[in-house]
Amino acid sequence: MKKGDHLFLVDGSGYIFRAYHALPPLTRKSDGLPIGAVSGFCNMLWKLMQSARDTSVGVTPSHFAVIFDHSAKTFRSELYPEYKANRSEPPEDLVPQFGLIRQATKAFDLPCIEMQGFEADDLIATYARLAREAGADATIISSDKDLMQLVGDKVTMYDPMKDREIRVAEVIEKWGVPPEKMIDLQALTGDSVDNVPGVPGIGPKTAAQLLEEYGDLDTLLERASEIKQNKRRESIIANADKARISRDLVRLRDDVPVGEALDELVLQPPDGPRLIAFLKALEFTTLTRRVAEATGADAAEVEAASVEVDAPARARGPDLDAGAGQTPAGQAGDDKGEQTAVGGADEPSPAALAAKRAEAAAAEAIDRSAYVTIRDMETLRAWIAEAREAGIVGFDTETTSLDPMQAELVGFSLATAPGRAAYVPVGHKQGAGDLLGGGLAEGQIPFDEALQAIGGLLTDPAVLKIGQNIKYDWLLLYQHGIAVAPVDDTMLISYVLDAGKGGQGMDALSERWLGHVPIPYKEVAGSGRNAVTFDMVDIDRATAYAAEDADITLRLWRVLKPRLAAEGLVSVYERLERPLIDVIGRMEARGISVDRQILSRLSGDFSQAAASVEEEIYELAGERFNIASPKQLGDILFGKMGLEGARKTATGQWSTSAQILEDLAAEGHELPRKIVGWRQLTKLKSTYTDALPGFINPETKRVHTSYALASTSTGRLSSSDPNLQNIPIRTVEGRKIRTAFIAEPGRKLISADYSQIELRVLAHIADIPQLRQAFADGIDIHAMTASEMFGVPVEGMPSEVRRRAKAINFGIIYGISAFGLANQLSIPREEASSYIKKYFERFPGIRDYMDKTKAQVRENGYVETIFGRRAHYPEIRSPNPHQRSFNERAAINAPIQGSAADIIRRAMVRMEKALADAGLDSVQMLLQVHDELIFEAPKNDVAAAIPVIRDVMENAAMPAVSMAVPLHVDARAADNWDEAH
DNA sequence: GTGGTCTCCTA
DNA sequence: GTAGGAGACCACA
Repeated sequence: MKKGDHLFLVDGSGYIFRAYHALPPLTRKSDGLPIGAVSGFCNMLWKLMQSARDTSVGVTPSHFAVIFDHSAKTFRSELYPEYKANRSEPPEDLVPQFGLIRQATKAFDLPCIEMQGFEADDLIATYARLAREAGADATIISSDKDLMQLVGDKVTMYDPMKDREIRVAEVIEKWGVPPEKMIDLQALTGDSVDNVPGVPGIGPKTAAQLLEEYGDLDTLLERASEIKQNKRRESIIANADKARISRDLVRLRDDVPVGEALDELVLQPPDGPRLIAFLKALEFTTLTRRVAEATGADAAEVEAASVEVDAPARARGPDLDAGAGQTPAGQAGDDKGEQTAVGGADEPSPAALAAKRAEAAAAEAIDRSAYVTIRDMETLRAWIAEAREAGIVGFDTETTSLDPMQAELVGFSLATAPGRAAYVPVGHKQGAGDLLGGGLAEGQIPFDEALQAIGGLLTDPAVLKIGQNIKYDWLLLYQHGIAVAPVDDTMLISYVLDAGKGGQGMDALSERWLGHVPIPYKEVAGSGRNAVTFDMVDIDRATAYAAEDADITLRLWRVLKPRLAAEGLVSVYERLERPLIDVIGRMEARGISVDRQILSRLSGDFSQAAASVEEEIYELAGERFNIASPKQLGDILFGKMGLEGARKTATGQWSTSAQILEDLAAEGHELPRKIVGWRQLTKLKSTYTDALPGFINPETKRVHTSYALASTSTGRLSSSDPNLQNIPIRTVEGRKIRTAFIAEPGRKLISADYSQIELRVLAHIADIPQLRQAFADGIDIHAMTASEMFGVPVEGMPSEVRRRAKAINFGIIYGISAFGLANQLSIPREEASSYIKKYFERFPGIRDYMDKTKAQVRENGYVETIFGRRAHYPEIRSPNPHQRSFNERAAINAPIQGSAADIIRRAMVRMEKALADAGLDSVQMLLQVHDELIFEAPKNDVAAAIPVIRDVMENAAMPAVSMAVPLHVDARAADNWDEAH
């Protein structure tokens, strides 16, 4: 070996475990032999070897070896008997793959190296050293942190799964120390997997910090007494020996007397037929074809090799495709006896009817083998005709992303009757699971043709499309110019029926109503770092998964839809839920414009400010530490500095909440004040200015949040990815972020928000004369409350008095407790109690409302908004008083918060038509923030739009409910959200 | 990587 | 005292 040569060292043992956990667990040969890890391994080897031929790729191996662990027993066990002693037996379906992977290595004609007494890592270290000394380069194919100590000038690592190189910079980025300090770092942190003890309480971050300060482990241990933090110092002193042993365990030996010389590792061109024989035996068809193409061998000529399996082979039988651990028929049968009561058989007759449907659905087994894959237009047309005939169709799409604004359609599924479902693949890629990806897989209808055909059905007014969270599918198809209608949504139906009784996700609903566990998405497409997009999923597996979803959706609809009528909830669904699907869909599709420059400038400002505060903090603390760690911070404040007024959190940690820190600051302590400032700056930076630009859609250049219609117990929407319902407003610094939300040139943002909507709802529901009067007269409601309670005239009222009344008003809405009010106002509990007592004396209707609500929720298990939406509290009868009180407060709040939520939902449903009727089609509703709607409008339309918007919002409760108090809306327009609000 | 904890942003 | 989502840290596998 000489300069310019390049040695590839594959960490075979590491790869096996990683691939096993990375790849979908059900990858099996047709006879049930588990081969997922072997498959990944072969693909990787092939790809790496191919890079040797493709000289356009920077790195090309001239030498190549695959290294394995020989057995668990190595010299390390003698150093420390517990080393790796906690290792459990490998999973049974992994065991046969160990031998297969060695056989695979040989089939590739690659050296397969292992040695008794040493780990693969030691062999790798040794070969890396030999290569380095020969002037050659080495690349270690692994991402194991244990190998990072070897990284240097001539030695790099390559993570084959993430396709990422790991060099010195990457090690520093990940661990905070250069490769040569990795040994010391690991000596401190230990490794729970391998049973390397390390020093308890020292994690990677702390370890890196210590090594930066003291240089190396020996120095650190010598000077441990200088460490300021009590706990840390004591732990390090007490565990110095463990640290030293750990260092010996993690340090790799690069002097192993290796058998094969470097020159024996020269990479040979693959022996096509031999390799093909092996690949055929394992049924790796794609790779077989690829190897045949590359080597010029004729795969058809080659006979599959006989492959020996050396351990408890076929783990669980071959029928796993039907779903691991799921036996649909048996399950449904077993559960039948217990499930007959589901749906409330003892309720009045319409409900009993619905319950009967539920019972039938649960008893009907789900048989995936009947699902059809539609691969030609003729079949598709037949299914579409069938759906038209039925008038209803369960529908679902499969895509490449959870974000419907970025997702690409991969296929869609239809269900026309329970058990009768089909999947139409249109965008599956060839060579699923392979590292190289080909074009489209064969046997799919061309995308445009399929879309054209299905578009007719999806927009056919005579066919009801039933989806689970169909807003997603609606949005996706909306990008393709298809506005799906009419629709029903099982998630929303369930939400109307059972909000508060558990999730409305399809898996939960299927289990609850059908007694069936659907194929988990993870099992089809993997999860975590090894997740693949759906277009890479094998079409047969995709069919089982996707058709099942459409089937289940249709079955759920048959169970749930009748319950709406039976339980008197049709109008809630029809007026507050169903119409919102496309309204919200359009809002999400529009998105909002966010100015990248403003955010980036703010990010810089925050960063600089935080850095300078950081220095002051270290100065005041007398040491450097991780300010973001509540644990470390608590130790500094209450341990080292011994500040008074410490409180503990639920888990016994020092609390370092802003409340506590501000109390300390008020006593004249400088450090807590600085911490609060630092927290604010870093919060604004990380959560907003740094994160938001990443949500700017590359196509539309706008930010598209996602609204969840069925995620809250009260009827509110929630917003995520990004959450645009919590953009800062309270502080000057925070408000700056709002200036980045802007209108397009020539347009304005209009913000319209309800004033005091929840207190108005309360005044209406509880029928409080003084509150009604005050709202009718447009009086300051908190001042009025204060005046009633404390007898202070509204004129010239001290702001502190008003502040207390305001807190009480909010407390009422939240289901007041003396404890909570005392906390909020920082007053003694007794004082808070007397306020509440006083409040109830002045406003007896409030107490009546609260008592009535508590009785109602206890009796029925749910409460209702003024529009009849229900919020369920199944835990209300909990024997745990904490639980019970919590549920009572939530139940008191729900009708208030929920009615307000219903009102703005009604406004949103009516808004588009009202604007269109006024000739304001180009005024677009963009966002909802609970009591506020944000619009974007051409400058010239603003003046006309505001009265229309106000009118719709202020009259949104009518005619269903005639409010006893007027609703009031403030609206304003400006170039950005800060000024418009 | 996942999940729990703590903290903090909104209405 | 109500309703949410999210980032950082840290222990666990």
